[in-house]
Amino acid sequence: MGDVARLAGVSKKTVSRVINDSPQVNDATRAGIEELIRDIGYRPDPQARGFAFRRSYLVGMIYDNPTPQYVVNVQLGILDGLKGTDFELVVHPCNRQSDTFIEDARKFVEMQKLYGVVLTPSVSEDERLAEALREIGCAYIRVASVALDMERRMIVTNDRVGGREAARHLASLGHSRIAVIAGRRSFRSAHERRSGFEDGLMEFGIRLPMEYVLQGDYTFESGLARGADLLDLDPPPTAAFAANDEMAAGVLQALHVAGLKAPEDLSIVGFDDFETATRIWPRLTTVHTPARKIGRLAAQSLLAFGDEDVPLGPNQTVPELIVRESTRELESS
Amino acid sequence: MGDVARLAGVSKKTVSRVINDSPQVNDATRAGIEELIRDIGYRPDPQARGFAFRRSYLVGMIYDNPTPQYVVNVQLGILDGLKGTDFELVVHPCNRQSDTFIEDARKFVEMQKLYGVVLTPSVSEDERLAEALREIGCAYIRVASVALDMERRMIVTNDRVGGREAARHLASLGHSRIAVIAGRRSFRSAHERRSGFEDGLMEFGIRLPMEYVLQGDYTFESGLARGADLLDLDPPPTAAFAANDEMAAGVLQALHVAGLKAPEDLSIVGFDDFETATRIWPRLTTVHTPARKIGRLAAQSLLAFGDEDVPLGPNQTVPELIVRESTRELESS
DNA sequence: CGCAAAGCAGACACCGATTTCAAGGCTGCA
DNA sequence: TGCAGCCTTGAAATCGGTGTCTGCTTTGCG
Repeated sequence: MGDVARLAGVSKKTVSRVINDSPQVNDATRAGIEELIRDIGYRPDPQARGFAFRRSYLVGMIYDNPTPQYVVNVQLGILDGLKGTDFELVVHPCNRQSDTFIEDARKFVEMQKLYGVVLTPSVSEDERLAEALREIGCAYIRVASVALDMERRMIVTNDRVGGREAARHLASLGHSRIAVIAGRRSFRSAHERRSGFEDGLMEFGIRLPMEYVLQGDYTFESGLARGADLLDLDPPPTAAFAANDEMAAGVLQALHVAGLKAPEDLSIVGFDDFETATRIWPRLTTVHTPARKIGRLAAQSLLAFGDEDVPLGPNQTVPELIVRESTRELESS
Repeated sequence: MGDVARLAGVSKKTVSRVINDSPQVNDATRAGIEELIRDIGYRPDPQARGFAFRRSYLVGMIYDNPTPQYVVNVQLGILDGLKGTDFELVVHPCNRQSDTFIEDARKFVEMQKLYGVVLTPSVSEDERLAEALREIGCAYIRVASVALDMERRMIVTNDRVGGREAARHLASLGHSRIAVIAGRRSFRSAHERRSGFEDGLMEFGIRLPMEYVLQGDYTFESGLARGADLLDLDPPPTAAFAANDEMAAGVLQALHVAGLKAPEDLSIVGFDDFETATRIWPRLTTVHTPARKIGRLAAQSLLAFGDEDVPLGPNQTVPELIVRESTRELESS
């Protein structure tokens, strides 16, 4: 920077002002310096800059256990949103069950003086974490199925809507005996997806008996087990909704093991649209979660978080039903 | 740091020496300062430290297009290897086809003054990138199927061995008409996996006719297409080896579409053992690639790279065959 | 006992930016 | 013309550590 200042015949401070878009600079001076910077190819050192600002040019992503597919896509989305800025992404998987979870996250953020962090489910649902971040003054954006915080701090994914779409789809295909495999109780999304599904059924006047609701935990294994249970129900359901694709894949596998087939013997709808949904057979009808877009919006919100006057950008996403081959019209036998 | 120095009655420099394990410190002084540091809970600021050192406490991971599953696992592995140090991981997906690929990567490393980077296939195979990194003096570890660089800079995954194991498996099940769906030509791993497979067949005196080698590109879609092609071969193969699981899943789906079944109509072996391998039906017999371990070893090698005297740790991994339900003994009909 | 070498600790500059504070130039108004 | 006050700009201190160099002690050995 010294070089630039010397060549421009001004002080380092003035160059600094130009770089930081400080209004206190004469337009002519500014133009000259900007041109010089371009010619010389000068790039301010983010590390030194961060040092002086007492914060870094790093954005963190803190996440717990979601599927790799989701993690990678959100990462890509965040990087999309960061493109063209000097920010880089630091990833930080963690274990929410650990006693030192909050401690660790806090240390991570404080040590690296992160500019901000993106929280995805389920860590995004942790109030203690949000409070700790507020306490240390770190900007954060929470990605969750419903609004849990002030608007500027949220990306809301509206999982409830997705659940409703899934129900409408099955109901409109003529199904009425429909089982649900719910997600992990402690996850907000599990509740939203399920109750959205019930809303949708209600529209068609279908009620969901308690014995048709099986408790899963979002893992493939639980899908496999509950899928097997589901086959023993009497009368047997003609369709099933699994709260995520992992479990839906498990149900599908349970069918295979039992020598049955989807969608002939059972229509299945999943949730998430992870990559595997198109790899399995039949390909899964599912509710698409726009993970990459979510990441991008989160990053953009984070960058805008500093400026009070920047109008709040879009911070909602809506899941979308993708119909494939795992569901079909109920034969009126 | 000033506080610590004052309380200990020494200069900042001495505290700095203690922190950096400089030998020039009296044992008694050191012990006293260390205790004080612990009591006070002082943690040196990595940003300031990095600033003074003219490099950061950040490790980068540069990768191109591998599957999410692989990316996430390598990330986890790197973080395993970094645990307990002050280093954090910055991710940097990129597009190797882009004209500015080298430029971008270089800028990324230089701007952030990365301590080092881990390169996974296929960017690990790019000599221009390696050279650029050497030029700017950034430590790097390349993860690749064969040694492409000096030992300290490599994690070798020995894909050839995996290919051989796959061949041995199929051959020992009695198959001899075996098709191969090769990976993208420009990827070193594609060559290794295929030639390892041929080695294995050779051991059993089986030759691989050219028309049984189909050219894929590692994508699911190519697996689907080549899988369909494969069914038209005359005489039809009784088994197939796909150079990765994505393509193997594609072949499986091609079978489904054609109304055929694995392993009854065709035994299939994949490569990678990505998560989906156990989600599809039949579950895929495949060659497991220890992605997380690879990441850990890479991180450890990177940290050790600085010390010439640290003995070289393990830097090889060996793929392992996992037998599931997509292969079976050839019926001697 | 004396002197050279090694061991240990501190003062100070420095990394590359930013903030603080003050000063110079110009404008506007009396 | 004179003076307050805004716009612009710069010099110096600062962020939290590390490198260099110097100087005082201690140790080793003839």
